[in-house]
Amino acid sequence: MRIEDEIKQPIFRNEYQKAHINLIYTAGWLQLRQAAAFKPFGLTSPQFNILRILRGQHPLPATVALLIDRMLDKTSNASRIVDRLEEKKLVTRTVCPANRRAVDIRITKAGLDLLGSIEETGILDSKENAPLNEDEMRQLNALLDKMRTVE
Amino acid sequence: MRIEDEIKQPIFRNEYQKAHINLIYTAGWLQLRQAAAFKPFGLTSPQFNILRILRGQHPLPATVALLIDRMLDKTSNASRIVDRLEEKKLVTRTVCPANRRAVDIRITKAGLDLLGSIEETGILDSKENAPLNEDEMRQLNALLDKMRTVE
DNA sequence: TGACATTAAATGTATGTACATATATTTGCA
DNA sequence: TGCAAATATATGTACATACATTTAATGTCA
Repeated sequence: MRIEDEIKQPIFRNEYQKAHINLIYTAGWLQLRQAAAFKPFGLTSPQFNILRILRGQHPLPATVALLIDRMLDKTSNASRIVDRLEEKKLVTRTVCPANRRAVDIRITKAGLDLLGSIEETGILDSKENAPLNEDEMRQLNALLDKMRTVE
Repeated sequence: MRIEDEIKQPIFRNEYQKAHINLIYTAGWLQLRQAAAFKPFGLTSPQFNILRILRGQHPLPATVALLIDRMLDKTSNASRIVDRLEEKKLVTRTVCPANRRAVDIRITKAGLDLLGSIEETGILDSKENAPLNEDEMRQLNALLDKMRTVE
């Protein structure tokens, strides 16, 4: 469905405004789908992302600073997302011995198992039912990258 | 900057995954820019959006249901955003006489003036400094619309 | 008419985001 | 050495989101 119909606004000031709204709308749509996919596993999207970063480091630990660096939204609050994962015993937090200001965060066996079972479901392999083909996806990536080249 | 470099992840599983992350990242980037633009006026993005919808209805009132229908994120909580606008005297809330379950929400003179002064600054006319030309924006809109045609 | 479903909005709770501030540790340098 | 600046994380507050539940008013139909 075209964005005009999705939000019931037949006229936009210009194509830029339309693209802007379309982008935010489509990202929200994607995030809702993603959140729904993780929900049966008791995870939110940010929690899933942090778990994935931690698995990438495994068996080495990550610090909060590393998580922030790797996260999509740099300014979000990694500390509190780690709180939730710790409560669920999916990660551990220990003071870093080399630098006692820092905290070593590690994914647990339970965390690794959870990631594994989420991926087994194939939820993340959306490639199959994606309506865009390889070339269109490349175009989209190029347009999005170019869009951010302001300032 | 390419998304690979923005989030320091050199390799993606496939173009679909890359487009997915690129979309959410770019939407977040846009939202940050937008939020920063509204901040000097004491508004958040959702508050601005609701004010704009109310101006579109003016001088007729809108109900909460109408706001939800027009908002980008259907599931967000319009009631509480209207609370904030009411505290700032930018809107009024009165029980709808024809249906006492519903609430008539109207933008005030102060609300209209605020929208006016925001638009005077030219903040919203990003067309000038947009790196995408008319045709590229049309391509982007088409790709985004097509992306959502799953299920 | 009167019980029950439906509708419209508000409220409760958990989570996340944005931004400012606090706390603890380490570093650098006078 | 000692003290200020820098660093790493945590905490506080306001706002928004996601989803379930509540409250009040209206519709429906036996």
